[in-house]
Amino acid sequence: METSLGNKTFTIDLNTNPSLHNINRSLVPHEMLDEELIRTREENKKLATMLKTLCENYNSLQTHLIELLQKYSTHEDYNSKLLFSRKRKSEDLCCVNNSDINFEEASPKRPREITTNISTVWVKTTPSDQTSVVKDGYNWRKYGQKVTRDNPSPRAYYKCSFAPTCQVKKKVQRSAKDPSVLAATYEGEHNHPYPSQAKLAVPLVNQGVTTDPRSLNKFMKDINTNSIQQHLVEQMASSLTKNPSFAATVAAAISGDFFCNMI
DNA sequence: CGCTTTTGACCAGCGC
DNA sequence: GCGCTGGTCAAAAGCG
Repeated sequence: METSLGNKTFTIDLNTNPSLHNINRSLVPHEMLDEELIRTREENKKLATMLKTLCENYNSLQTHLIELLQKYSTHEDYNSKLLFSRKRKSEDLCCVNNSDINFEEASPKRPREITTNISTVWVKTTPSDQTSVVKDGYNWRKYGQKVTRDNPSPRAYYKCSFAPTCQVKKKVQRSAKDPSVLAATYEGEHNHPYPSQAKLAVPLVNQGVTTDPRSLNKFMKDINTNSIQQHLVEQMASSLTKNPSFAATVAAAISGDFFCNMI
């Protein structure tokens, strides 16, 4: 299998050997079992190597996908209107620039807020999913909800609850254009380690997330068609189904305690 | 019982 | 100054 995205080429070798399944029927059952056990172990090793390669290539593709999505950001300007529509000019500016901002003046009645690292992610959800939850691995406590003027869907306000001193806030609202898309705006920087690293990497891409705040129009096209994701899935599926021994190999691997060998 | 969510009230910024 | 709007607070309700 060969997938080419831009100037990067990824190769996944799924060349399992069908002949491994041809059991020498002239042997007595005991020898047969020994021979098959050895074969199974060899296949397990092969599959482990294949899976490792697959994961590495997937990670490379994922990295490349994020790079592509970030490239869109230099040409698009969308979400500042959606999430910071008209009030608080200083915050609008903050969002448009998408960079570190320290407010020069604070409200006389409220403690001065230092808002840094504002970023927005867009999450494609299933039409049946009516919740406003963006699973990013952090723990959030909801402290408010508002219906905004330019969007019928309510905007939910969250604070990071993983660490008491963490001041990171998150706003989640469904897109007015496509209700199946959730927009999550993060303000601030977590001052604690990521609570569950394993939960983050794959789901973000699988859900169709861009870390870029100004790339909705182009990214929405990708979301709607799932073009990039679908391309990858189709390539992988095609590669797998073309290999006649794949199903048998997987079955043999599972029955041979494949996952124990992986660990 | 403690934590989270809900929701109405309050406050501040902005435009007119 | 007034009204509109977004953001936050805090008491009540819900939940495990």
